[in-house]
Amino acid sequence: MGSERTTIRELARLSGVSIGTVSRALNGYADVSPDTRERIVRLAEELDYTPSASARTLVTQRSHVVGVFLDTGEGHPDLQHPFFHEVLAGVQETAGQQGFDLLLFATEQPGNGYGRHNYVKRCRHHNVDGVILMGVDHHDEEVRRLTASTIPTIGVDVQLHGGRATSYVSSDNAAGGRLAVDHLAALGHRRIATIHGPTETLAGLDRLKGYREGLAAHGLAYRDEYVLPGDFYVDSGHAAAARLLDLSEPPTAIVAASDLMAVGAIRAAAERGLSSPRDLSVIGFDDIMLAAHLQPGLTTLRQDKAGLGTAAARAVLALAAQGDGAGETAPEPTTLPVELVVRGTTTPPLGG
Amino acid sequence: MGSERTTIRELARLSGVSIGTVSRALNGYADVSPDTRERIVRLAEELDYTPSASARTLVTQRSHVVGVFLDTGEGHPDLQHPFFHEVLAGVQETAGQQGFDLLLFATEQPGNGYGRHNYVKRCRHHNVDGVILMGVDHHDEEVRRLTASTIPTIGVDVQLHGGRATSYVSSDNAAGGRLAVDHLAALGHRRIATIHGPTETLAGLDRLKGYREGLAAHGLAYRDEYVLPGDFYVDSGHAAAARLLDLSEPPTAIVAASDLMAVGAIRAAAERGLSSPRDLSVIGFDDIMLAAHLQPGLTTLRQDKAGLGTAAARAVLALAAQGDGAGETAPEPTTLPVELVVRGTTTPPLGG
DNA sequence: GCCGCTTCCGAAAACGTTTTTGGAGCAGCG
DNA sequence: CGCTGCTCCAAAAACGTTTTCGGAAGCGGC
Repeated sequence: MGSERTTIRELARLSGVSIGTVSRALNGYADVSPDTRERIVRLAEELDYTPSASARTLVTQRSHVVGVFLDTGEGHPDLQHPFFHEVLAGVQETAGQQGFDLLLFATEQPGNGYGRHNYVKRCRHHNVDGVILMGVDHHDEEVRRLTASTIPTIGVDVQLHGGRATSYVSSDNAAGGRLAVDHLAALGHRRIATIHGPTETLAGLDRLKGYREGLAAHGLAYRDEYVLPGDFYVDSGHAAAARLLDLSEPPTAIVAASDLMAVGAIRAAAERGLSSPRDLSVIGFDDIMLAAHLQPGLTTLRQDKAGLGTAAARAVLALAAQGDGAGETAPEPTTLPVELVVRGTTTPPLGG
Repeated sequence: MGSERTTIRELARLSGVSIGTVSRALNGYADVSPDTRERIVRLAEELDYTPSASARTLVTQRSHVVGVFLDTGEGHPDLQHPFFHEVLAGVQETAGQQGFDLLLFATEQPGNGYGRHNYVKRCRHHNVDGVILMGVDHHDEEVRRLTASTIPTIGVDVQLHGGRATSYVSSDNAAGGRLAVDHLAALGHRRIATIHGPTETLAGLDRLKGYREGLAAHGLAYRDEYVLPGDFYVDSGHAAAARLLDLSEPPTAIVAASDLMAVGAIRAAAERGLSSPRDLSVIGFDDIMLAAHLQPGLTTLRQDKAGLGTAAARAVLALAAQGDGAGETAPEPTTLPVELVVRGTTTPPLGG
């Protein structure tokens, strides 16, 4: 009781015009007289009229909502990684500025009735105008089906290929890898190891590639035992660094593919009585909020996380604006530069 | 072309029954014969039929979506604070298990046409079944209007009062404050300062209250100059600690109302040649992911962040389930226990 | 052979919009 | 005075569902 929604029909009745006229008046169409319009508009805000998104979406087929898939990996909901948060904040801001809200899709939930995350289905169900993918594996069959559809899709650090209405944004990960090695090599390091990310991810792959290129550029040999995988989270960095440090000829520097893994590496060193940067230089990737505040400050490759979010939002909205299928050809991927931020965890090697 | 949506009408045509029957078959109603049902169901998945959420919402008035407002304060989108992320992850998981998705509302955006974040309007517009509020000020007039409405509303660390369909979840913040002082006092500290959170927030207020109670319980005097405000973020902790440390009789221990501020405090100490815990014990609040991995590990009060998210989701869904207005009386708030996690930043005072 | 009860299904209304089509009224023009 | 062309609006279809209501079969019992 009392919560009867004010509908457009009500407005029409009260102002003595047809509902079509009310709609046109409220939506700023030309063919309605100034005073009729004003009367309607005033009445609308008097009654706190709120149009129903469902009804509108139903007829216009546009929802003003962009979907976001943040894959929840086994152990680690990516929703937990600071990187994604900051990207998400960027997405939300720019999408919001254009009047779009974000639908955060729950993934992998038993009860949701979609079966194993069926991206296309869930997008169609909610009629999202576009979708942003983060932290998902682009080899996934489901992802392929999504890109094959006409739904505008943008990956963040997910290399989406094929598909008229798909593209992706990412940092210049390879450059980051090279810069890391450059920096370390310039400091005099020769034994530079890396803890790279999962090679199914763009970030994992390209940063590793950059590392190799950096090594080559400085005439440093690529040593298999210096290249260990991680999953971007702290513990994996810790474990990998432990193995690295226990090598008969341990590295004097580690390039970690994420700040979190860098932190793990530093802790592994500390557990062995080694301190960073004195005994071990460590360089991270991301520049998460806390990186600057650690003791010592973490040297890292800064990604423009908000910028990635903004770029992703812009891209998906642009795609959505030009209408389904109208997209002649897939737009170019966006690559944002990374920046080396030298802080306290990198110095020349001890015997250097 | 080709992207013609398969509708229920199509299904009806192809299987030679009426659309009403298709609907009933798909939704598991009893009065449809087993073989008809099976035929329809098979056809549906053959054609990859996906019901339209808009159409369904329009008629049922339930959206299976819960809204989330994460207020973006001036400088700090709260979407950036790790605490909220982890809560959000919890919300998403439990909501997802019950088949609900999350609508992340953009706030304070010029272009969104809602005016200064009009919570009620935005909820009604999208017909969300309930809404979760995080990081907003419960004195806000808009918040009051929301709680006064029939929309199920749950605050996370936001003390929502009044309203049939509102409640809130939070950690036992006061207990946390007391525990912090207990721990420090037991270690022998007598000069215990605090950097508290904004007093408009539950977390800010109650942790401060706990601090005072703790002081009293140990016969320690409350000294105004030992009580400084912060905003939960690193820089404010840094600034406050700087002032504390420059006092003629500086504290030997600091209770920070967040891990981030604790980190800032430790850095401020370091800048003065003081190291934690030797010269200054620091205790945080939250137990963010990185707290365990700092050097030394941060002593802190652990909040069950995922638990808060789960509780919030459960509460809002329960409210939504019992239907608007049907709620006789506002449900009890949920309070989750906090746990003292002793790590490396707290030791007995130097001269102690 | 009628009655009543099931079981299954069709018809239709309803949800709240947008958008198209057409037409009424009026002014201006020749 | 008859046209043409505006300006403004009403009517109605459409979007894709759910749900209510009622009725057609079929069947057992008397």
